[in-house]
Amino acid sequence: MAVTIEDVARRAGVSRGTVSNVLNRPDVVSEATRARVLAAMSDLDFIPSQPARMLGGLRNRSIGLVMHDVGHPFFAEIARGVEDVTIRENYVLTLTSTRDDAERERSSLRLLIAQQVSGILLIPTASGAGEVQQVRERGVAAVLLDHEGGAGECSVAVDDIRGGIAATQHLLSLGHRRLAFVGGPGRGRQHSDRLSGMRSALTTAGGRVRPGVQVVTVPADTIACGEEAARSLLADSARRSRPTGILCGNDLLAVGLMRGLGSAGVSVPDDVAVVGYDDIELATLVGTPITSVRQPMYEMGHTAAELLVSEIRDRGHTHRNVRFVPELVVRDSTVRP
Amino acid sequence: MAVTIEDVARRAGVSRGTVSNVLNRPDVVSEATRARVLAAMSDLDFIPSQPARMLGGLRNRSIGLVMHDVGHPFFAEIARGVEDVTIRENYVLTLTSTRDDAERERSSLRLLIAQQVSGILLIPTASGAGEVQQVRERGVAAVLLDHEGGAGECSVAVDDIRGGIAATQHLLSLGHRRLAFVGGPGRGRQHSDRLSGMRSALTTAGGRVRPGVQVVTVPADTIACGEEAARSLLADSARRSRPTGILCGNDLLAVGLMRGLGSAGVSVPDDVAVVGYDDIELATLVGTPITSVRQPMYEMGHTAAELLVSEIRDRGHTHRNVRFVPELVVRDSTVRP
DNA sequence: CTGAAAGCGCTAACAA
DNA sequence: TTGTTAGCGCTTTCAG
Repeated sequence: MAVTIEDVARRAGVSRGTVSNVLNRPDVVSEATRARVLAAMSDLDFIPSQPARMLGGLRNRSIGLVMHDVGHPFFAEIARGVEDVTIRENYVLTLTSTRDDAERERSSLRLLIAQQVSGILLIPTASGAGEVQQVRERGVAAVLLDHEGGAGECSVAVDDIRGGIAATQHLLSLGHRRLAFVGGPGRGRQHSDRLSGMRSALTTAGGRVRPGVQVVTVPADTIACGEEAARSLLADSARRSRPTGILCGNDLLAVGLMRGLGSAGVSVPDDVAVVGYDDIELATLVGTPITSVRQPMYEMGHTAAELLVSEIRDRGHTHRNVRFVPELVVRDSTVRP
Repeated sequence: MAVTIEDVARRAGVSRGTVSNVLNRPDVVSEATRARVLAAMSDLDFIPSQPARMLGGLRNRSIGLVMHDVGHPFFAEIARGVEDVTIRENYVLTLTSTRDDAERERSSLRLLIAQQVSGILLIPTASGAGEVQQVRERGVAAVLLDHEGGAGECSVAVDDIRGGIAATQHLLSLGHRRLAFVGGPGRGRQHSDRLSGMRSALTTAGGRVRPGVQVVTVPADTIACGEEAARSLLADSARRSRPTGILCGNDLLAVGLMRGLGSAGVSVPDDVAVVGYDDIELATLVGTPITSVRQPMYEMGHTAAELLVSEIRDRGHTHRNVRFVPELVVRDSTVRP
């Protein structure tokens, strides 16, 4: 069995209570005995059992992050932002990926609650988001990420409608009149907001703008799906009615789409202009750097984690709904350099 | 306070022990009472406290993964492989990044032990690797990842020397005689093994091969460092003695290096051939797709996690040291298409 | 300032 | 089959 507080107490010639005190209220113990106890601890290489401490009433210094997929650069970057805070604040980070499955989201949340984490950061699945309330009812702090929350909670989000508008205005300003949106259910609310933004930019644009947008639905936010989208786009529409300006729901789709277009002999940006979304590093590295709507991923994770820590720790915490404003970054996929 | 086993027992009109039984040995409880207890649980939305269960002797269904950086594609992909196993086996994954700091590695390990995880996957820092022993001494299962282990332990690694050899032979076969290695301390053992492989390929190559390799040391495995390396490489060597074949310690360095070379007007692969390492997806997506030494990252994570689960669970577990063989993937950065 | 003792929520004998 | 009870390792009163 592992070395317990009892062993330390015996070796230091004190009681369990005293050892516990040097751990939790060092100032209450005399200099001399504290030194003795500390020595005993390090001699025995004592690591106090976290579960036992928690049963004893202490809060767990651990928080959970529930997201779609660590492998996706967008989420990975958010995770980095979160992690830098948890490290600084000495929390343990438990990661769970939902793969955008509501069922998995539920079970992840239960798992984290069972572990008695003191807080949860949740990037809701397309269907989810109502789950947070249940978490809070159990006294576990929670902040929503990449999803706008209500007044009674903290959240960190980005204005996706605005992002959609910015991208669309850019395409319109370049003279494109036949537009398309490539997106999927993968990140439900986000994609539909971006599309809404696109439509709203079109209606307010006035002039002889062709109403409506061709929407290509993809099953996932991946490069492969982007390539697939290119194929269906090229197959569907006659050359004359083919869209010349395309907004993708995220950068991976844009990368795939551009590949697909390229191998079909369609030139970007000469024949078709493509705008991505997120502005992951990859967008700058591909052959034709991609114009994209930048989301401050690292900062989102960082901010959300700080809000969570504050909610966990600060008595007088007031909820905040942080909303970042996305920013269009123009590159070669829409404007020839 | 949260709802406890006591509450469930009262509501179902049974004792705590019975509730515990339906949780842990359902077959021992009668059909009728089990149904009643289950109903009570779901009415109350009971989530058993994991810490309490652990104190009560149960093993924690959680494992820890200690790696350098979630944000790095190489590690992210390993994490995905691990995660798919933990999900399937119903384990919780606690992630910690060391940022290649031995101190952080130590504290991460302590944290995980304190949490009483039942197993740990460790990708050791450059300096570390001796730490695993301490983990095992505390009865926590552990498998080494990306690092060859001894007989008394499980490990999953890739033969980096062989990878270095393969890359070098490729460069030699293309006629390159002035070679360089761009690498850093970031992934210590890995990079030095790759360099060793390079040297060994040179010595065994025979012929009028220029002995030795120019080594450019970089502080980290990043694109920025790769660009920096290009600058120093171009500044250092006179045009005539400049290397024409370069192996990079990883793909990000190669991406950066190629950028740096490109902006200095050096053509890849015409003037210089570049080989990367890892074969992350990005290697295929950049303007000039990169020849790289492929490591099966997802599979490494997957395999390691399965070994760990087996070590945790199977009584008759026998240790295995899995060594993957890397594979050279030739692309445009060494051979013009 | 230190020691003794009562739990925390649950599991696992052991009885009934 | 079910109930009873003794811990698990620690924190936290409360006396001394």
